[in-house]
Amino acid sequence: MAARPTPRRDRLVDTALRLFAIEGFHGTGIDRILAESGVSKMTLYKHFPSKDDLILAALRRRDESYRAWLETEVAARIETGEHPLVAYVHAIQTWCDRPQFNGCTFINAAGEFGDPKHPVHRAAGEHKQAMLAFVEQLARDASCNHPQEIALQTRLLCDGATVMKQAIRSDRGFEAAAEAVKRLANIS
Amino acid sequence: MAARPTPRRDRLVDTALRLFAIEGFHGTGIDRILAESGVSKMTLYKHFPSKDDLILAALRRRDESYRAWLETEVAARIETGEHPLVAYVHAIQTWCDRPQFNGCTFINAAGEFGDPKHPVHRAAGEHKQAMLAFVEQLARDASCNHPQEIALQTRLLCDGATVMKQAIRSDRGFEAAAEAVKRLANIS
DNA sequence: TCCAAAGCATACCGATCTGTCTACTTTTGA
DNA sequence: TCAAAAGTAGACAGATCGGTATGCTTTGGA
Repeated sequence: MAARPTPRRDRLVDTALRLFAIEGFHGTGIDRILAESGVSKMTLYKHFPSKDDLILAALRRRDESYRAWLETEVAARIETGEHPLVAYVHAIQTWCDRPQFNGCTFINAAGEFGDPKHPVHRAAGEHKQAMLAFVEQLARDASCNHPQEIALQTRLLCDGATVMKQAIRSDRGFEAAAEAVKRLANIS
Repeated sequence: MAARPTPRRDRLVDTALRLFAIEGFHGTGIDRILAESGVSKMTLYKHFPSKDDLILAALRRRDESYRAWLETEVAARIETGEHPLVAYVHAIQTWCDRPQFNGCTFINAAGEFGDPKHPVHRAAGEHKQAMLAFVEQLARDASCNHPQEIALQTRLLCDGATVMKQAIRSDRGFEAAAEAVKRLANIS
């Protein structure tokens, strides 16, 4: 019945992800997703038992594709001589320059699903944990002095800059974040 | 008709604010707000032309009460000898320790109302701007070297720590943020 | 070739959504 | 005292919500 790989399933998830960013999770109706993806309602419910499952699938997809993109982007920047942590900040900044950008999908998800036990809220938390682990590895690779603390601070600065970009559409946050990371990690 | 000051109006706004934090703005129905505040529907619509207006009023109230609380809290901490910027970080941390806390109301609002021209999104942006101005003044009062940049970095760290507290319920973010601020501003 | 899986349209369900209307009651201040 | 202001309950409207049921068409692989 509900096959795992698929063609239309992808369209559903992609469309949902796009609409969720603009209108929010609760603000986006199933019918809207169906209309814009050109998929029938029965097909949706053949792949996902409920809307919440579609949301979870969308978050999972976002997590995977984002992480894949990020690793490539950061690696490419390190290749050109950028310090790994600075490369990370610049990569996030690049990500946030997408036209449809409206903040971090996971922060938005945690905001709409406030109950810490709700699967969507947990998914957001797990993503943030994974991001922190990723940056910690970067800090260790770069032989930073206190990799765990500098990684955490880098993460805070990036989430803050992402929020600033979302709220007032300014890149000043990322510029200040990059400078802060350089000072905190004794770079250049 | 729609008087400005009021008794029941306050209950409506307070209840809405509490529910919005848990269920989100779109996820919270008018009827739920009415039931929990014990106010009739007609009274609501006598005070607010629409739900969006109630949301805007709630954000306005949050902005005002939060700012009043913050100024008092920061002043009290400065009184005890804390550096103004560190006092700010600790004040935010205290704010985020409220049991009903679910992230920054304005970040959540911007997430649900993605259109930058939407009044709710704008209100979120204006709040963030005002917060930045507040911290810039603190930095100037403390005779920091580059008050504008250090203020911005402090703001990024605090928003990042707020997000971390929301997503994984950890205070580690605030501790790391306070340390970062001390280093960036050459404190102690 | 042919069958099963996948996808389709469409109507429908009950619940809930924001918002309106009418008509009655309480409060309050000049 | 008495009239205006504020509040009440409750029915109602039309739209939309998430989700289900039925029955038809397309498609792909053995």
